[in-house]
Amino acid sequence: MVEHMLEAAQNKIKTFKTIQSEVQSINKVALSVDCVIFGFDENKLKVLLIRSDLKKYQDKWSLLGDLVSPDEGLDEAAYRILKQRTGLRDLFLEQVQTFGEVNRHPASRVVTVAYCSLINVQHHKLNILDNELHWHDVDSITDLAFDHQKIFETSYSQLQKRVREHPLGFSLLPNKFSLRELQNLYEAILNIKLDRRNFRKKFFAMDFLVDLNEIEKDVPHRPGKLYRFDYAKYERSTKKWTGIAF
Amino acid sequence: MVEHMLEAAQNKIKTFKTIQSEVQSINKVALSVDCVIFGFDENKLKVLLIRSDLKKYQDKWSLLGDLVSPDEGLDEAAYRILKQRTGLRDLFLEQVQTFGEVNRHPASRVVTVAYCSLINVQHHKLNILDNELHWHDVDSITDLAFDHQKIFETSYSQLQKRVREHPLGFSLLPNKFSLRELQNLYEAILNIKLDRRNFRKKFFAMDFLVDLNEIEKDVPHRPGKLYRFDYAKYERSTKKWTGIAF
DNA sequence: CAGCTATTGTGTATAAATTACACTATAAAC
DNA sequence: GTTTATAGTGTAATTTATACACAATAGCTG
Repeated sequence: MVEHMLEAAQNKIKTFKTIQSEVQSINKVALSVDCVIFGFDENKLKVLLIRSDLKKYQDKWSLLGDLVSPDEGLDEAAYRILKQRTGLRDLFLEQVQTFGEVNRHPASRVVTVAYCSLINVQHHKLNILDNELHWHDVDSITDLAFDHQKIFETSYSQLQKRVREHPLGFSLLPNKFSLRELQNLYEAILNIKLDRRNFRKKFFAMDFLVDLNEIEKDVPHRPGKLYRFDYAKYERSTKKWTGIAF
Repeated sequence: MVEHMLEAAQNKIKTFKTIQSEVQSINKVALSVDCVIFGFDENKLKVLLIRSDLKKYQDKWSLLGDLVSPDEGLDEAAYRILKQRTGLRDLFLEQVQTFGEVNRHPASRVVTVAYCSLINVQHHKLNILDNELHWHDVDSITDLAFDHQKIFETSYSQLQKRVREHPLGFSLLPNKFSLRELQNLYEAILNIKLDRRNFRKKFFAMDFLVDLNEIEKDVPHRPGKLYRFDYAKYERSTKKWTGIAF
C-alpha cells in the first residue's frame, strides 16, 4: 500500500520535473505594459501617475502598468490597464518603445512595453480621487519609480515629434475649441512660443478646421470662434511631406 | 524506511507545486528579437532573410531572430543574434516596434521585439553562402513566415521615414561615396526619382559632406568626386526642423 | 453707459526654401 | 578621335516661412 503511494508520488515528481524543465528551457520572462497618459488642463500638459505599490519605491510615482497575461495581446493589455485603473476607454493609444534592461525591475526580470495615450481631461471625469492617481505637470516630473523616468522622457519626446507630424493634439482638446486653445496646446507640448498670426495662417491653410459658427462662452474678454477638426477630410488628404532634412 | 521515502517524496511534490504556481502566477511569456537587416547593392535596397526553421513555414523566408534569454537585455540580444548568425558587429541597430499578437507564433505565445539594422554590404563579406542566408530585393518581399511580412513592412516604412530625418543612409554606403551613389541610395529607399541638381544643392547646403579630393575608379564613364559624411560636424549641429505639418 | 482691459481677427513685405529646367566638361570604351 | 555615359553647374519662378501692428469686440468696472 505504502509502496503504491510512493510509486505514485515518484511518478508525479517525474511529471513535475518534465514540466519544470520545459518551462525553464523556453526562456520565459515577465512582460508588462506601462501607459504614459497625457492630458491638457489649465494650459499645461499633464501626465497621469500613480503611487508606486512597491515598498522600495514607496515615496515615488510611477506610470500605470500591469503584467500582460499569456492570453492577451499587447494593445489589448494596454486598453485593459487603462480601463481597470481609470475607467477610460476609446482613447488614443500608441505603442512607444519596449524597455528590456535586465535589472530594470527590482523583483525579477520584467520587460515592459510603453504605450502613449492622449485624453481629453474634460470628457473623462475619471475616478481619480478615490485611488492614488494624480495629474502632474510634465515639467515637474522627476525621479519616478523603476526606470519610469526614462520611459516618460522617451514618450514625451516622441509625443513632441509626433504631434508636429500628425493631428494627435486634437485628442487632448474638447471637440469644439478655439484657435487660442489650439495654440496654447501646441505651445505647451512643444514648450515654445508661436506667432499667433502665423499659427492661424498655417492651420487655416491646412484646411482641416471646420468653422462651427459658434463662439466661446464664459471668457472674460472678447470670445473667439469655435472649430472642430475634420478627421475625415484629413484621412482623405494625400499630401505628405517628402523632403530630406537633418 | 519506505515511509520516510514517501514523506520525502511528498515534500518534494509540495515544493514543486509551490514553484509551479509561482511560475504560472508570474504570467511569463517567451520573448524574442527579430532583426530586419537592410543592405544596398547594385542600386537596390536589400533585406537579409533566412530559410524558416519551422516545418510549418518550410518554404518561406523569415527574419533573423532568436529568443531573448532571461539574463540579457534586448539590444544585447539583437547584437548577439546578428553576430551569431552573420558574423556582423558594430553596425547600426535600432528598435522598431514590438509585436505581441497572441497567436503570432504557431508553437506558443512569443512576443517579439523588432530591430532594424543597416549594413554596408561591401564591408561585410558575411558567411552567407554556407548557411541559409540570402539578400532579397525589398520590392520582392512577399509571404514571409510568421507575421514577419508585417514586421518587415513596418520596419521598411519606418526606415523610409527615418532616413529623411536622420543621416542613416550613410551606414549603407562605403565610407567614400560619390553623389550619384548617395542619390541612388535615396531613390532606392524612398522609391522615388529625384532631380540631380536639386539633390546636390540640398546636400551641399547641409554642409556635412567632406570633399576627399579623390575620384571614383573603375566606372565606364567620367568618374565623380568622392565624399565622406562628417558625423562629428552633424552631431555638433543644432538646427532641427520644428515646423508643424500633416 | 463710458471707459478700460484682454483678446480676437486680419494683411503685407521680406527672406528662405523648393522646384523646374539645359548645357558644357570629361574620362572611359571602342 | 569618335562615341557614350555621366559629372558638374546656375537661374528664374514658385512656394513657404517669418516678422511685425492695428482696429474690432465682448466683458468688466465704476
